[in-house]
Amino acid sequence: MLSAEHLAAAHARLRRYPAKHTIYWEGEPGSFFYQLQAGAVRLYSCGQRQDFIHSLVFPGETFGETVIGTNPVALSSAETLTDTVVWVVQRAELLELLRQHPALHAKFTRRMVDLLSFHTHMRSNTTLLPAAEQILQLVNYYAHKMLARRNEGSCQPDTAQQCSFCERLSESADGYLCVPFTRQQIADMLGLRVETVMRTVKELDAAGRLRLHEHKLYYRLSQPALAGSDSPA
Amino acid sequence: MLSAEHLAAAHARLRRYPAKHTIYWEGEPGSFFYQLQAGAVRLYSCGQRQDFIHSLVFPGETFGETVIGTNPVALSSAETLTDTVVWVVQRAELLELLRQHPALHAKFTRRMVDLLSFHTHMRSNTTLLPAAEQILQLVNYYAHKMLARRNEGSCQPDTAQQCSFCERLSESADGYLCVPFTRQQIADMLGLRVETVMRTVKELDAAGRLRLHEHKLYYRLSQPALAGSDSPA
DNA sequence: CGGGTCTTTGAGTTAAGTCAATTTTCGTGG
DNA sequence: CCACGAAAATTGACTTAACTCAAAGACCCG
Repeated sequence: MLSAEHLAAAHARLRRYPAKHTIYWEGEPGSFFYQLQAGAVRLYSCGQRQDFIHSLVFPGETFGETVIGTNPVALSSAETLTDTVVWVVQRAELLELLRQHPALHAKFTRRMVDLLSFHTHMRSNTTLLPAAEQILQLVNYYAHKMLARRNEGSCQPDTAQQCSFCERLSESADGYLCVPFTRQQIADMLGLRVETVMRTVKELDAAGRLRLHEHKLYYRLSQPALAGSDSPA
Repeated sequence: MLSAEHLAAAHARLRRYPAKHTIYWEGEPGSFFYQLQAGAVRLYSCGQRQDFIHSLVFPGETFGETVIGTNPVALSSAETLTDTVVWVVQRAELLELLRQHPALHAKFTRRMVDLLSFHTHMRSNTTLLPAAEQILQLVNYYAHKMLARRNEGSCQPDTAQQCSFCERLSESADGYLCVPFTRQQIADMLGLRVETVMRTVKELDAAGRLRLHEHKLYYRLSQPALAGSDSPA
């Protein structure tokens, strides 16, 4: 995450997009690096029959970091879920910024490690685990992430960095978190179908591994989070 | 990839391992960074019923780059496929090396971008494409990679950097490459079953999308390679 | 030549997908 | 506060790509 000074030094421009607006398409030549200020974005690929969500981006997180590669191409499409405010940095400016600030470059590299860890985990989960375990892992990962965000105050309603997900992440007295994703989003993040998620979630509820109440999904933190201090985008 | 000077500066040690030797296990605290000198390594995760191969590592490539994260944990197990020679670098030494050599750090970052690109592509492929297309994409990716290696001379038999895969990558006159993977390896890289790969490959042969001859798989380059100048490990 | 590794095939099973229809939730304007 | 339409959640019946299991062949190395 870039500080205000870094953003200024890189001549970052603040952009506002309405909900459901596509910021860029998969396959386009990548020219920009992004840092989400407020709102929410999904990074996804389109298939014939369904979309695949690579990850959801929260305020304060960056996306499009692969621009720093040689001959960059967008690995996914980026679409706003809600009204969104985002900092946009030119590729060349980012490269220069990293060159001039070794500490920032190191931080950037750690971000890359976290992204890689996330995708690596998810990839082996998809292959090796049944739907139920995949759902738990996903929910667990995002629950940890959102809690961490709340604790560090990144998502306070009084700051600019509002996050539609964290707003919905209410915590009930018994330590259960309300999972702020729709069944469809969960399905798209795991490459499953809504109906499969539905049925599996009901089984998980019956098995006491999570809780369903008034159509909402509640999860109690237990397992350790995926590796990585930061989070994917 | 680290030069001889870099390796020396980082006090890298050269290690030899026999075939089928496990260099490290998934989940272990990560303490080292590796650069393959000769041989071949697979990075994989174990499941109840099958393994999942994250990627195959070729001579000249690095693996274990996630050690540079804070609190590093191995994302996969690493096992030699053949007799293998590998440079081993201490985490702290690597960090220091990157700190002192911005150009190397930049190169390292590009390697991370390539890894991320690879896993991102494969992840959406798994979700969105049928088995046949997945196999083609995989074969195409590695074919491009091995050809590039040959062209840049990384894999000459007279150098130290021998690669069991590239040795088997013979090219027939009509532009078809012999794919040097077993059906099982292909299956494990895609999260499919040997039998599925078998049957699908036969269909692909019938459809003229690749060729089967004396139990060997031949592929003709066509589609562009996945993004990334380097390759995954 | 013998054992171990790969490749193949066939038959039967299954988790997940597909399709279609219904109910609930929820934001918005009246 | 309520009606209305869009979005999300549910359910049931049916289909299917891929997995399982078992058993042969083929190939390669020492």
